[in-house]
Amino acid sequence: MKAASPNASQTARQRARAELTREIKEAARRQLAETGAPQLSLRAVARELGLVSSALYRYFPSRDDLLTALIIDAYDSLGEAAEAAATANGTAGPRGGWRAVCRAVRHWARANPHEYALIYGSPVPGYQAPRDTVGPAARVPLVLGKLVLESQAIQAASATDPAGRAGRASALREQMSPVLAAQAAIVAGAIAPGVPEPVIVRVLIAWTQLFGMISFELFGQFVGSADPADDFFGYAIEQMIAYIPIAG
Amino acid sequence: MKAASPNASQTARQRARAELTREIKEAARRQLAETGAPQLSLRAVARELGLVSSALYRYFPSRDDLLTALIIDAYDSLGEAAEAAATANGTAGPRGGWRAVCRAVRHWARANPHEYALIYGSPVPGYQAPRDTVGPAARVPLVLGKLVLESQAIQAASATDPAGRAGRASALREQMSPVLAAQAAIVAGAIAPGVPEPVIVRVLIAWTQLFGMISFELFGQFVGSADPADDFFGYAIEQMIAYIPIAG
DNA sequence: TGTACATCAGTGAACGCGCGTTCACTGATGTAC
DNA sequence: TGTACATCAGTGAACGCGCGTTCACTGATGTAC
Repeated sequence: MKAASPNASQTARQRARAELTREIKEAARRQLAETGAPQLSLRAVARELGLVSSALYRYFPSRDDLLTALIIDAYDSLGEAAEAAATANGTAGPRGGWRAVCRAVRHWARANPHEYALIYGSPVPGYQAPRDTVGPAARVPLVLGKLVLESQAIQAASATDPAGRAGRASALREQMSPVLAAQAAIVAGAIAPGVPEPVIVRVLIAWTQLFGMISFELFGQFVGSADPADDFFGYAIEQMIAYIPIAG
Repeated sequence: MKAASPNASQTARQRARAELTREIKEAARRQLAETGAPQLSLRAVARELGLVSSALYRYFPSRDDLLTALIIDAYDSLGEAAEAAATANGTAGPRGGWRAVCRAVRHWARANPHEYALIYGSPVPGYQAPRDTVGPAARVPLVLGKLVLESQAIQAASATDPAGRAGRASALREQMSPVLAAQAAIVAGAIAPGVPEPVIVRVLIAWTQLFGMISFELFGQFVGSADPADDFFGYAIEQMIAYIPIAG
């Protein structure tokens, strides 16, 4: 069984490497929670793992690369949570899916406030995000787009007056500037092909609304008003669903 | 004229003090733009002013106090911009006022991105905001509340069916949980007394929407979708006005 | 299967830099008689 | 109006700490014959 699996043969060392890479990121995440991204310290991470600081350079070529890895992980973790929520509520229709996804995003953010701040808070000064973050960052929008597509399919099927609907849609489109319509078309192509631009813009609005609420909640802007935010959040989601609208 | 003005007599020194206090904050703001709040360094500020670092302690007892002053200044500066916009469009009615205020908030944020991040971005790790920030932070909500009050007055005057309106309002209120209704009542008391709770909640939603969009724009989430964001922003504001609604 | 060599993980010392805060001090500005 | 004293701004040295990154090294793990 020598060369049965080249992965397995390299593993003793490689597995240790993968393991330590994971532990470094975990320790870094714990640090995030204590000091925030801008103050994340390689030396402190190494200390926590009982390593000498220079050892980390075998795993990440620089502090920024470690940060990038954390950012990608955060987007992926949030994306997974959203996808899982959509899948779990798959049978309940897009409206239930939308609700579930919004709740899952909020739940993830509250459970991982520092990772949330890392990806949706102020940019880390002096840090430039590489292209690798784009894909993972798009996972939540993709989930929302899929639900809108499902919703549109339902509405099309049950429409009693397709011509009227189309007329209304084009009237709405006329209120949009060409620039906005073009941007919406690009977004549609990426997350929900075939969905009319006005609906796409409403989804963009809902998207900013969703993260706006979560940021306000986590960053303390609701103190003295919608705090605790559970009921406000729930209500706002229902309003969103009615506004876009997402079919049930 | 010896004791004509006690302020003037103390002034030589006091004016110098006020002046330097201002210069310190200005230099600190410049630093913010370069390195961000978490890395704001007293020593660098002192260096820029040609002072020795310990001299700053005559003006601010600690780094956190300087940060607090910057935060309060930022809220005040944004609040002033919003108030000025509302006043300038005072005659054009609440709808024009709402538009103007939203634009002014965005304009201020784009002109002062680091101060915006300071107050609406991730909290500075290890920094606890004192009570003094609450008042200045409430200025934008207060402006919005005033516009809603004006709008409600117009709607009440031109209502053809007050009973129907009241009925619809109470139907909406029934969809709200008691907790949310109570929160809305408190907010109403603070910014728009007498405005029905469902309308207040819509204003809260619009408020989170407004800052959600601005944060996404400044923090780079729109890259690849609504970037540049001018048209999207304008469209979203109109949707907001129609949704609340704000009378013209 | 056993040996010779290459790869790579982790060490420890060092470079060169930064920070917030304290403290005793000098000298100028203001105050009271 | 002039002098004696108190207030306060700014200095410079120091304390005790942190950081990212480089580099020559030891010793263990893996590879090829």
